[in-house]
Amino acid sequence: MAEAEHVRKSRRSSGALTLREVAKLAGVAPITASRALNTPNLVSPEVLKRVQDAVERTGYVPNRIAGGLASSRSRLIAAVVPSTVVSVFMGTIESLNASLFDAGYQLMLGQSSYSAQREEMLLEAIIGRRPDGIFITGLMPPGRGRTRLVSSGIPVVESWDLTPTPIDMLVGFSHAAIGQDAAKYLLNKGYGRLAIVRAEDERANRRMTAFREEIHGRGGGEIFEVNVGAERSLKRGREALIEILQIVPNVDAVFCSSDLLALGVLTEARARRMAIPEEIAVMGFGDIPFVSDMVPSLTTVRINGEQIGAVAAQFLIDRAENRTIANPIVNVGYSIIVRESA
Amino acid sequence: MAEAEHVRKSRRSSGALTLREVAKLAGVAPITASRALNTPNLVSPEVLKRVQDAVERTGYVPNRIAGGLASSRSRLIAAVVPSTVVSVFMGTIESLNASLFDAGYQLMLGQSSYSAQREEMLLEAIIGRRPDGIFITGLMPPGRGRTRLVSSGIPVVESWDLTPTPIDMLVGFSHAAIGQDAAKYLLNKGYGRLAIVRAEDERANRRMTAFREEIHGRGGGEIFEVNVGAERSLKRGREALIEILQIVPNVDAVFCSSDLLALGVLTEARARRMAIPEEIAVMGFGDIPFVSDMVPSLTTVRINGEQIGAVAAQFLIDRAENRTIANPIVNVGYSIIVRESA
DNA sequence: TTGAAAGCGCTAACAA
DNA sequence: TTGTTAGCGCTTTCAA
Repeated sequence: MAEAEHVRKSRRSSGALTLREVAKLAGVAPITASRALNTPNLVSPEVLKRVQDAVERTGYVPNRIAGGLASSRSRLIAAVVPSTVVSVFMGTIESLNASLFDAGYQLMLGQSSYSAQREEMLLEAIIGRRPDGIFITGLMPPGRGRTRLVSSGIPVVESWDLTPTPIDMLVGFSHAAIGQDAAKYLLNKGYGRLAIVRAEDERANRRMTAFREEIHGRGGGEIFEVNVGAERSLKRGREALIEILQIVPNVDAVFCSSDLLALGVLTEARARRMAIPEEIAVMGFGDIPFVSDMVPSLTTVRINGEQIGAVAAQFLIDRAENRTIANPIVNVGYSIIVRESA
Repeated sequence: MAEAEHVRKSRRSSGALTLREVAKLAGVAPITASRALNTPNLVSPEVLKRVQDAVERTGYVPNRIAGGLASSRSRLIAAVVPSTVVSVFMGTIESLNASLFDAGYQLMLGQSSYSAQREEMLLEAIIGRRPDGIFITGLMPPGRGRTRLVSSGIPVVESWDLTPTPIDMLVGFSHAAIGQDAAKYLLNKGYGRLAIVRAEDERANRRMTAFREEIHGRGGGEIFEVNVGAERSLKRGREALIEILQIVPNVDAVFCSSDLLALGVLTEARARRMAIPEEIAVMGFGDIPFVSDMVPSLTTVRINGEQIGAVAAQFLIDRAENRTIANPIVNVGYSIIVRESA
């Protein structure tokens, strides 16, 4: 007892107020103060009040790092997003973050990169924090990273895609179905001289392959394709249309792998005074917020990104709190939004 | 010794591999293994190799939560961003995150909200994690929150604005100067019947006030203003122009508080077949990536958001590592990007 | 260069 | 309902 008095403030202390001091002020043991803060219904009203008063007076904020270590629950969720500034994923991340925050979790952001070495470092950094869950935009490709993730035992939600063999949980939709439906839609509208403008991207790949197959299955003709690589910019969309018109001057519809590319095609078509959608129709993907109000408005495929974030958050929270999830694979679907451009 | 053997795996253990086990494999004490990982130059080459081999064989990933608690350095940086999906701040956050990651720090994302109560909770959540630094997009208004932040002693970078009295560090630019320069630019170009379209936002406020003052100081006429509230959408920009034309049919230039609003004005003007910039000029703010390639391209104000993120990261890292910062207030400036719309 | 001891601030487990 | 004890997995401190 006297010993404890002597130690007081060791040289190692961070200096911030601790639960121990708050408990002393309230005249209870540290664990009781802990209960008052975390499970108030396990504590008598008087004690609860004394602890709350002490917290109020001192401005004490519990150290969640220490709590996390003691309970082996960090209340941290990591999200891995591709590094692209104006991204279709932002809505998902915002909604994920909002849902997590409401449940007392914090979001850690990791940007996936194209270098395998940095990818490895990112995974190390994430696993090192012992998050209670990991959200991945996209699917985790087979390889070292995936193996590590699996063996870490951390709950994982993959997203924005579908596969019969996810690492763990999955919230997504079928890119092949989108490609098929887009093909059907354009054929039904009477378009026949088709072109594709796409970025180099695994998911865009699948949409476009399904698009082609559907067209060919229905006796459609050749489809000219421009691959813009990694740069999904409006500018590249404009350039792509120029390229298309050189090869297929009478093209009548263009299916694009992103709204920004579609906007580029649309911009170039307008600059050339082509009638839209009579002379040329354009279809995008993503339904970014403002394409509905442009002239002409863009026909596109809408994904409910907020829903993906919300469902993923619920999955991760349920798993963190040891609840079982009836069906850990959810298909949120998509919708073709018909507007003026096609 | 025998005792230690008996304990082995307590019921509390998280089950993951620990430094202790890796050290045992390498035949050294835990602290030596720790040194091999953190300060390899303080360890003999042979020992270093033995530890590295053990890590390699086992796939050990150090628990940074435990490390953070022991060293009172979390290597976590918190960023507070306003919750708006397509935001001009994304470039800043990406660059902040990239710089932090390269230096071994992780970014925690917090969305600021308009409810004071949630704002309070966000601050609790952040301080509870004991981050080594906090990045705030914007300035922290005076009040309880600001006081808590100051008394937490955590290094803070405010951003995207200027003030003589930041909490701590600051990386931003002058909104008043932008308003002034925009006014000068439009007057010099010969425009005289001006209108403003703006969101309800403290910083937009300052730009617009300075804009007005500059115009009036130079003998300019009345300026009609449409305040769109919180909704910075293209659609609201279109509606704003309709409103303006009803009151000021001969308006010849519109200064907007964001590119998306400007795009809306532009869209509506084109829909009405108004000549741009002869009949009506439009100026935005933000230079979001694709406005350079639209027809007409948008004249706007460009902020180097990536630079803000990079400088802020350096500030926070320097402070976390106890380096002094010569000048903790940086003005990154801005540039007026002249394009076709004005 | 290496190690033993003693925490960091909190909570699980058990006891009263 | 409250408290005691013993960690969580790491790093600081001090000694060898």
